Amino acid sequence: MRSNVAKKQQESKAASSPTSRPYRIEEQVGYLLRRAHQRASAIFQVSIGDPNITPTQYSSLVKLNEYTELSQNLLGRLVGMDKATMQGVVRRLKERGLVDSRPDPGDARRTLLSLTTDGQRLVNKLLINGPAVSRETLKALNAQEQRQLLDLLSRIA
Amino acid sequence: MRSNVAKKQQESKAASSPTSRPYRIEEQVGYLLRRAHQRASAIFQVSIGDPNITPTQYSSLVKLNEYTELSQNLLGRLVGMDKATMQGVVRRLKERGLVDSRPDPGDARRTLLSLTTDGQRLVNKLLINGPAVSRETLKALNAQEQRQLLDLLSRIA
DNA sequence: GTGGCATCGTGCGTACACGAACGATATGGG
DNA sequence: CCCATATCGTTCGTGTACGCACGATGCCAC
Repeated sequence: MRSNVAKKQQESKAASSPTSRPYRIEEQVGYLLRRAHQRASAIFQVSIGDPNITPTQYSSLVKLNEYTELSQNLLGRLVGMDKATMQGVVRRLKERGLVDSRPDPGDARRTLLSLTTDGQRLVNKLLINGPAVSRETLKALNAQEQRQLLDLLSRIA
Repeated sequence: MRSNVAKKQQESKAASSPTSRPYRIEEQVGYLLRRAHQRASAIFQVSIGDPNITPTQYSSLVKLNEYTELSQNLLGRLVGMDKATMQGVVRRLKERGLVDSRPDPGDARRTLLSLTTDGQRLVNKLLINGPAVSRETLKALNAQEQRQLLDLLSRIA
């Protein structure tokens, strides 16, 4: 069976199909995305300026800062989080007094979320460091490569 | 302050300096990496051929298939997982009878891991679908863009 | 208007991810 | 030989991430 795989590779090589390399886990998109995401999260954690704020919490706060008031589900869609995941994120932000909520007067199913004064103050502080986080994460690439990476990522996301 | 930022863009556009845009969370690497990773994981889950195998479990199995026998820590380093994370992954794989372990005769601190027959059979089956997972994840890009993305990712990871 | 279907938020179960602390073992320098 | 230091695996706590099922509410077609 080992030799089976090897043979398959040989065949496609011989047929000069579009460079089908041997299958290496380190060269697969999913694997590379996981590693890159790990490193980006690590950089975020040490550079954003508050060790208790996670990347997902940060994007939620930033979105709430843009929109003033949002339902939990809509916020989840805007930042790309499942509603179950959103639930936990929002609960933690509320526990820390960064986010407030009230029932939507027009739709009893919804909860409207907004930043507290503390939340606003914190976002404004974190937003100062935001660009540095991205810069540090991308520092191995030149300007053109950085733009290209962002473009390619947004196209596969 | 809004106009401040806007002015800066104008300037950099005029001066053709590296285009400092307004700060949008959707344009930050970390955010895009999270979204892209989410989509890649979702594609993996439906395409790899066994809904009970996760991406990290898969890479662990593939590595064990390459090396025959590895300590838990070394496996973790090879697939980019924390030792605490590795612990859980290995435990689940052992519970399912895909991985076996024995104490390292030469170093009592280590546990040597290897695939069981079931594990080997499963990896060989999954490896058939591996390329399709990557292909599907990258399908929005042409061949050159795909290569470029892999290159850029491996350089920031 | 009411009944079927969608949406919203919640709760549960499972799985990564990692820091921190721990005990057992290994190793190198004195 | 022995002690300081490092490595290995485990455990605990916290935080994403998502599928699934649930109850409450909204909405639309009939």
